[in-house]
Amino acid sequence: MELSKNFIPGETEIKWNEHWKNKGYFNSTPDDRPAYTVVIPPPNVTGVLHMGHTLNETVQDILVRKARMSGFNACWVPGSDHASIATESKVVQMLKDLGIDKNTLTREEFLKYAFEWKEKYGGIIYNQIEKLGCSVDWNRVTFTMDDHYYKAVIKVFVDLYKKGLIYRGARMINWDPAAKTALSDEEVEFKDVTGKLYYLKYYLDSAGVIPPSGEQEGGSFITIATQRPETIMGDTAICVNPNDERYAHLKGQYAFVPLINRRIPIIFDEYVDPTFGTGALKVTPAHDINDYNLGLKHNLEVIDTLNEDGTLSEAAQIYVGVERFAARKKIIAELAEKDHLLKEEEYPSRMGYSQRSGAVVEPRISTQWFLKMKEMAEPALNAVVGGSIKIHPGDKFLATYKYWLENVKDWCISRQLWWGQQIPAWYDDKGNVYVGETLEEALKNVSSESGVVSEDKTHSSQLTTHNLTQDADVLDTWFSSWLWPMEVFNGISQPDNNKEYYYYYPTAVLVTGQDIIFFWVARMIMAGMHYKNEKPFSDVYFTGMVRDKQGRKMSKQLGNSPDLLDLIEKYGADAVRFGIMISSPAGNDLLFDEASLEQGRNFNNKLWNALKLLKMWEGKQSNEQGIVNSEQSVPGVFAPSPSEGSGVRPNFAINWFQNRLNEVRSELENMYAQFKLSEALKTVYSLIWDDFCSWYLEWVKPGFEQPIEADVYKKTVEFFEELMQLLHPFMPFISEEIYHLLSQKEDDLCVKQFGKMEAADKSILAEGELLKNVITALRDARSRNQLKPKETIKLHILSEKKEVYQPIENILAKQVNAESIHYVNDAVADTTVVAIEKDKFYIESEKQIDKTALKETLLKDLEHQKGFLISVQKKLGNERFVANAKPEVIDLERKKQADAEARIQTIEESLATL
RNA sequence: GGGAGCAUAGCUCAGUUGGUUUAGAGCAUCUGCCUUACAAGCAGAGGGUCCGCGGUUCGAACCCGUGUGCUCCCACCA
Repeated sequence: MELSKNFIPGETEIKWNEHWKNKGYFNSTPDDRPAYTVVIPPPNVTGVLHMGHTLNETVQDILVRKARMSGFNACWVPGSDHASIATESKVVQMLKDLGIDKNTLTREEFLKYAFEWKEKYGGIIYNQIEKLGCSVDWNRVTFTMDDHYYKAVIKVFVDLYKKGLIYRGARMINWDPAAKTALSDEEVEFKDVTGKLYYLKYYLDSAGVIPPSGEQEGGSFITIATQRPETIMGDTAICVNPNDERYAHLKGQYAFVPLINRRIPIIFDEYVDPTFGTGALKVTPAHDINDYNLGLKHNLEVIDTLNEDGTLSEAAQIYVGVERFAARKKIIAELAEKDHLLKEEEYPSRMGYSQRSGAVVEPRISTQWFLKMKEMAEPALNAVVGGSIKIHPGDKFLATYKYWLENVKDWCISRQLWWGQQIPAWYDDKGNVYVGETLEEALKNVSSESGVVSEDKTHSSQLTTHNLTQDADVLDTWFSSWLWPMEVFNGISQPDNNKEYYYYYPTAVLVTGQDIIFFWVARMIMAGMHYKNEKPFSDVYFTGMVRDKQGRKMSKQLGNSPDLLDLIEKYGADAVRFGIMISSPAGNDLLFDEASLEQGRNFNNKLWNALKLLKMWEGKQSNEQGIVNSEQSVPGVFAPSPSEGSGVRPNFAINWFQNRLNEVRSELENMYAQFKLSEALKTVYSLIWDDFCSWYLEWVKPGFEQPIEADVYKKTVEFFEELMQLLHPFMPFISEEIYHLLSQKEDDLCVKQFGKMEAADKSILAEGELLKNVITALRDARSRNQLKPKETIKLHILSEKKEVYQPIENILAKQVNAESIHYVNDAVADTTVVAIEKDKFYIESEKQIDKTALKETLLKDLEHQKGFLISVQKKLGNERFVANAKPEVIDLERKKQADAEARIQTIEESLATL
C-alpha cells in the first residue's frame, strides 16, 4: 500500500464520520453500564460556531470520547436554542431587507417567516459540530421550541404560577428601546463612559403662585446636577438631605421645571448625599430606579416622558417624537439659551447596554412577569457550597456564584417579542388573569390582577374562550434553557416512568463559558433542585474566553474571528482541535494563534511518518522469532540475556517504552480527573513525539537494509495502537485512520476500551533516563567538537558499573554513531571526555579535538557543581536542619552531597588529563 | 464603592500538602545537519534577581504582611 507523503485530513474525516455514523457508535440507549451524559450548551439556532464554541465542543468531545472508551455509556445530546431576542432581531432585519415592516404582520405571519428562517439557517451549526468530529447522538437533537419542549416550558410556568412563585406586576425594569422589550438584569452590560454632568437652575416659586418667565433675572434658584437633561420634563420633585443646612429654608417650597415650568415640590430625604454635586437631586420616578423608590416613598407622581422606542412621549410636552439623545442636544441648547445651564463638566459614569441589540438601556416602569428568586436560590446555593457540584478550575467562581445567589433579585421573565414560548395567561375585560397550560384549563384558574390563584366557578361559567385574550409576550429564552438537562430527556413534559430521564440525569459535566454562570448555570441548578431535587450535573468546567493573539476579544469589526470551516479546510479538524486545546490552560482566557494549528498539522504529519516507517518494516521482518542470540542479534536491537525460565527475551527498548506507557497512562488519569485537558494533550504529544518517535523508534530501528525482528515489530505496532488510543479523544480522525492502517481490524478505535492499568517499573524508567542523558551528553560533545553526523567515534567507558551499560550498548553505539565501545579502567589520552554522574566517557575520533572548548565546558560544569555542593554543605552543616528536617530529606541531601563530590572529582580528573 | 483573581524564560503557561539538585514545558531564538519515516524534519544549545520590600521557618517560587502593576465580577450616588 502506498501512503501519501503527508497526511490528508479532508477525505479521512468524511470517511470516518460516515463510518461512525453508520455504525451508530454515538447513539446511546440506557443499558447496564453507568451513564456518562453531557448536554451541549445549545448554540443559537441561526448562529455559526465561533472559536469559543470550538473550544467548548472540543472539550466536551474529549471528555465524552474518553468516557466512551472507559466503560461508560456515553451520551452527548446536541441541540440548539431558539434565542428569542437574537433570532427575532435577525428575522426583523431580514424582513426589513425585503421591504417588510414587522408591525404590518400578524403574529402568525411573522412566526411563519421566523420558522422558515430557522429551517434555512438552523442546520449550519450542526454541520460544523459534525465537521469538528463531535461524537454527539444525532438521534437526540433537541431544539428549545420543539413541541415537547414548548409544552414543558409552559408547564413549568403554570406550575410556578400556581405555587405563587411567578407574579405579574408593574416594576422598574430594563427596557431595550431598539428591540422594544424588557430585559432581565443579567442582559444588561455596563460600560464605562465619559458622560457630562449638567448644572441646571431650577427657579424657586417663592410666592407659591407665579410661574417665572424664562428670562427671569435675580430670582432665587436651586442648582441641580444631572446627566440626563432630557428627562427633566418627567421631574416630579427636588430632593435634598434634611440635615443639609444650605437647603433648610426650602421646607415646604416649590420649584419650576425649566422649559415647561411645571411646579414641583421640594422634598427631604436622607437618601441624598449632601457632598455630591450640589446636594440637590431632581427626582424623575419614571426614568431612574432610585427616583422611582423615592417616588414610592414620598407618593410622587410618575410622568413617563419616553415612548417604547426611546423617543419623547406626549407627556414630555416638548420635542415630542424626537429620539432621546437628539432631544438631549436640543434641550441643552435651549436650556443654555434660556439661561438655565450654569455649567457642564466631564463626568465618568457607567451606562447599561442591551446585551443583544447594543442599545442604551432605559430604566422604565412596565408591567411584566417575574419569578421570585429567593425560594429558588437556596437549594441551588447549597448544592454548590455543599460540594455536590464541583466547579473547575478550582473554586475561582465559588465566591461569585455565592454572592449572586445570596443577593439575587426577582427575574423578569416576560419579553415583548413573538419568537418564543407565548405566556400562557389570558385576560378578560375586567382585568382578571387566567393562567393555564391551555385556555380551557386557564378558565379554571382565574385570579385578580395582583391576587392569588382561586378556583372561581362563577367566572368560568360566565366566560367563554372568546372573551379572553392571551398575553402577547413570550418568555425569556433562559426560562426555557434552564430546563435543558431535564427536558432533552422529556424530564419535565413526561416525568413519570421516564427511564431515560432516570438513567441519564443528572448529567456528568457541564462545559460552558464563565460568562453565563448566572444566565444559565445557576438557573439550571435551580430548576434541577426544584423539579427533581437533584443537581443537573456533578461538575462544571468553565472554559476561558478565546481572544486573538494580541489578547483582544474576537469580533466581526476587528475581523479577528476566523471561520471554523475555513480552518478545518486548511489544517484539518484534528489540527484545529489540537491547536485550540494545546493553547488552552483550564479556565484562563486563550490567545488564539494559527501557529498552534500549524503545530497540530505538523503533529499529524509526524504521526503519518511514523506510520510510514512501520509500514516499511512490516514487509521486512526476520522470521527467527525469539531464537536469535545476542551475538547474531539484529543490529540496533539490543538482545539482553534471556530472562529466567521464560525463553522470551525482553528487549530494553520495549521494556522501557512499555513502562513509559504505564507511567503516562496513570498521569493522564489524574489529569482527566482534574479536567487538566490541555496538560493531558501535551503529555500525550510529548509521549508520542519524544519518547516514541525520537527515542523508541530510533532504538529499535534496524540498520540499513536490515530486517526488524518480528517480535519487536509486533510489539511496536501494539505500542503505536495504544498511543493512538490515548490520542483518540483529542484527535479522533487521524488516530482512527492510523489504527486501521497499522493492521487489519474488525473493531474501531472510537469504541475500543482501554486496557487495565499496570504499574510502572521505576528502575527501568531510571535506566532509560540515564541512557537518554548519556546519549544527549555525547551528542552535545560531538556537536561541540564539530564532528559531522557521519563521522564515527570510538567510545571508551570508564565506569564501576559496566553491567548497567552492557545491556544498552548497542543502542548507545547507534545513537552516538560509535563504531566501537570499550570499557576502560584509566583515562584515555587525547580524547574528549564527558562525565555523567560518576562515569566517564572518552570520545576518540580521527578529528583533532578542540581542547579549549572542552576545557571551557568542563570548567563551567565544575563551577556549577561546586556552587551546588556549597549550598548542600551549608544545609547539612546547619544543626537545626539536621535536627528538624525529615530523615528522608536529610538522606537525600547527603546523597546530593556525595554525588556532587563525586562529580567534582570526575571533572577535575578529566581536566587533569587535558 | 464591594468582592475575586493574577504577576515564573522573548511569548503562553506548568510547578501537586514548603525540601528530587542553583526552577520545567511548548512556541520563538541561535548553531550544525538534505542521516535511507518525517526540512511541516533531525541533533544540540542559549535564555529566569520566580514583580519590589519585610516576616515566619533549619529551609520559601510556594505560607503571612505590605507596596506596585494588571484582569474579571458585582453595585442605584444624581
